[in-house]
Amino acid sequence: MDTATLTALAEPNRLKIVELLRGQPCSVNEVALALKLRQPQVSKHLHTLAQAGLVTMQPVAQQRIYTLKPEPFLRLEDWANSFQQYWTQQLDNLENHLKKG
Amino acid sequence: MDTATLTALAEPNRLKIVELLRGQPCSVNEVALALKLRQPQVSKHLHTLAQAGLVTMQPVAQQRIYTLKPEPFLRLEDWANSFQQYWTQQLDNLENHLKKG
DNA sequence: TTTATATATTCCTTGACAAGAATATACAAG
DNA sequence: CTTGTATATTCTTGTCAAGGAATATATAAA
Repeated sequence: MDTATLTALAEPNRLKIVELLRGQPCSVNEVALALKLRQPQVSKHLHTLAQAGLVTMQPVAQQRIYTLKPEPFLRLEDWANSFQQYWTQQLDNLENHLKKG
Repeated sequence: MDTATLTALAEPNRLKIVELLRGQPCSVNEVALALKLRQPQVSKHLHTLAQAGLVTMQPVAQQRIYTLKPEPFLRLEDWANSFQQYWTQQLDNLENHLKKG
C-alpha cells in the first residue's frame, strides 16, 4: 500500500469530498456547497487529491468537473482484503491453543 | 470511514509496522530490529497505533507484545469494497453513453 | 471590451507531528 | 539490593500541511 493514497484520505474534508464524488462527479462549487467549505480550500483539496491520483478533472466551460479514479481504491481494497488471511490464521492459532491447553 | 484509522496508517513507518505485525505479533525490540528503527520511535508509533485502536498490547515479563486488532481493518475493507458499486455504475453510464451516442 | 462567473494560486499564520537525545520506569536475574 | 534488559516518556527542534484572506486566471455573457 502506498502512503500517498492514505495521506490524501486521512484529511477529514478530503475524505468527505471523496465520499461525495462517490455519488457522482462534481464541480468545485458543487463540492463547496454540499460540504459547506470555502471555494479556495476545495480547490486546494481537489488539487491534493489529483496529485495523489485519486481524482481526474475535465473542464466544462468555466467549470472543472472532478471524478473519482478507480485504481487507487482498487489497490486499497486489495490491501485491506489481504488481511483476511491473517485473521483466519490467528483464529486457527487460537483454536489449536484451546484444544492443546 | 474514520480518519483516525487512515491517519494512523498514513505514516510510512507505522504502515511498515502494521505490515510486520500482519505476519505475527511482535515485541517493541523485534519491530525496531526488523525495521531498523530506534526503540523510542517504535514505542511512540505503537502507542499511536494503540490509541487509534489498531493494535493491542499484552505484557510478557519486561516485554510488550503488540498484536493487530481486526476491527478497524475489517471496517476499512468494507469501506473500500463499497466503492465497487460506484465503479460498476460508472461503467454502466459509459456503456449507455456509447450506445446512445 | 467590460462584466460576471468559476476556479486557481499566493502569502501568511498556526498547529500537528515526527525524529533525536536524554531520561524515567518496569521487571528480571544475580 | 544492585545490575541489566525492555520499554515508555519528556523535551526540543524542524518540517509540513491546513485554513483564511486576498488576488490572479480563465471562460462565458452582455
